[in-house]
Amino acid sequence: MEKIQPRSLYLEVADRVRDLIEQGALLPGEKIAEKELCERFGVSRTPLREALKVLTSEGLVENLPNRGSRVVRLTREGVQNTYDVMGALEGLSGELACNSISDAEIAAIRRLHQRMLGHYQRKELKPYFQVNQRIHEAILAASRNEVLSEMYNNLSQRVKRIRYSVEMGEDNWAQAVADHEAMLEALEARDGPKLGTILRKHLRHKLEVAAVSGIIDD
Amino acid sequence: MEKIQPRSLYLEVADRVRDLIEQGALLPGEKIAEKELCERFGVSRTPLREALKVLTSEGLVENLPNRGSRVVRLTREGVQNTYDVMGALEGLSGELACNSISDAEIAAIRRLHQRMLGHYQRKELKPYFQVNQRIHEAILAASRNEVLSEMYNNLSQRVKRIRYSVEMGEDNWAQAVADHEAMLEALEARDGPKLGTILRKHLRHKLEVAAVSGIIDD
DNA sequence: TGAATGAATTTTGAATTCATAATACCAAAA
DNA sequence: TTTTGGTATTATGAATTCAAAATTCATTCA
Repeated sequence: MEKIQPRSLYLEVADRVRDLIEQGALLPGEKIAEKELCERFGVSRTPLREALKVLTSEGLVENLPNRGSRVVRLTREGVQNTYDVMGALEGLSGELACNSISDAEIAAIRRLHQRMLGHYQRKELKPYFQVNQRIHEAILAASRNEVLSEMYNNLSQRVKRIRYSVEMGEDNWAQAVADHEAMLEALEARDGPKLGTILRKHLRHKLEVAAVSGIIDD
Repeated sequence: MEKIQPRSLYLEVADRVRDLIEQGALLPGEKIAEKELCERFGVSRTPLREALKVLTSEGLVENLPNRGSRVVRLTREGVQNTYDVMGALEGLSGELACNSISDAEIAAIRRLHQRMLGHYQRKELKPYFQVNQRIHEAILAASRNEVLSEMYNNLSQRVKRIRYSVEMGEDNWAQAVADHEAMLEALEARDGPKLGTILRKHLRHKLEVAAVSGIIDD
């Protein structure tokens, strides 16, 4: 028997608006028309406005008093800052994961890794990123730290709307794959500090990739 | 000429409620009576409820559908998790700070450090913690990363309501002071990786201290 | 005595209303 | 043509209202 989960309307609305931002249906800098979204979702302004305030405190939306809400613009500096923090959090997740990860979890990550290698060899960018993200999520889950997951997911959400270019440099990509190879080794050896170090460095290359995308404003 | 800052009512209310929680006027696990707070602040339920939703997404309050809001309880595990993440963030702040901190900023931190040593020698616990926090804030500011500051301040807020016991172990305290001494050296040498390592380890001892306080629930 | 039932009350969630601030529009003057 | 001033329109912020859910409390029955 499954437990029924009563969810507040404003949370539902927040999810929907978050999706719109992630999908690019609401663009950075764009003004959010309350009336239009209310009609679209079939709710009144109250829950929508509550949702927008949540998204504001999540850093996805900004609230100009008496002038409504807009989607925050990504600047190069902001993205760099975000990646730096994500790197630190990933580093911690690696260290912690080694303390308590099960053999089964490691095996699952190894399988994901092999799939990712396949996508790399066939130059399938999008599937590559999807599997890549699942690996990082698996390590995060193994760190058994809810606060860490919450923070990481928040930051991750902020930069998710960056669309990585297919032009991703061959050498960057090769480096990323090499990083992942080293990660797996450290994880299988349950060497927390080493895994942490690799992960902290791993995100450094992402920004160069992001820069070629059109979404960042400067 | 100073820029005028129009602030929304809900943000003002959020600040006030945040203070109430930090000061212990609203206790962990306590139900938040909307009506009472509205009367206290002289506002209607709309901005109060918006504020509560912001505090929920900040992790200070929880929202049970149709049953209102309560102040979240601190568990030992939750506090440990929070400190772990704060340690990682402080580590990053140290690394970054060394890249761009000015001589004047280092000198200011050195002065704070000397003041802190005085409080330590005279066993003035509360002033010690206050100066201590200002040192960490100064390093954070020197890291020039807004995202990092935002994340750190959020986590810091969550554990601020822990009242540290005067019974803080002499050896823990001595260790903390020794950590700070090493921090200053690394900072003055602008050795980012070293400062990062020290800071990442520095928070480990805090939990033992927190545990003796009454606020944590388990 | 105490558990169960059901009405009365309170509280919450969400829509609506109302006041005010911002914006758009248009005419007149430089 | 480009400003300036003023009005109309719209959007936003916050209070109020209304419906639904939870809670309280009295009453019944085992």
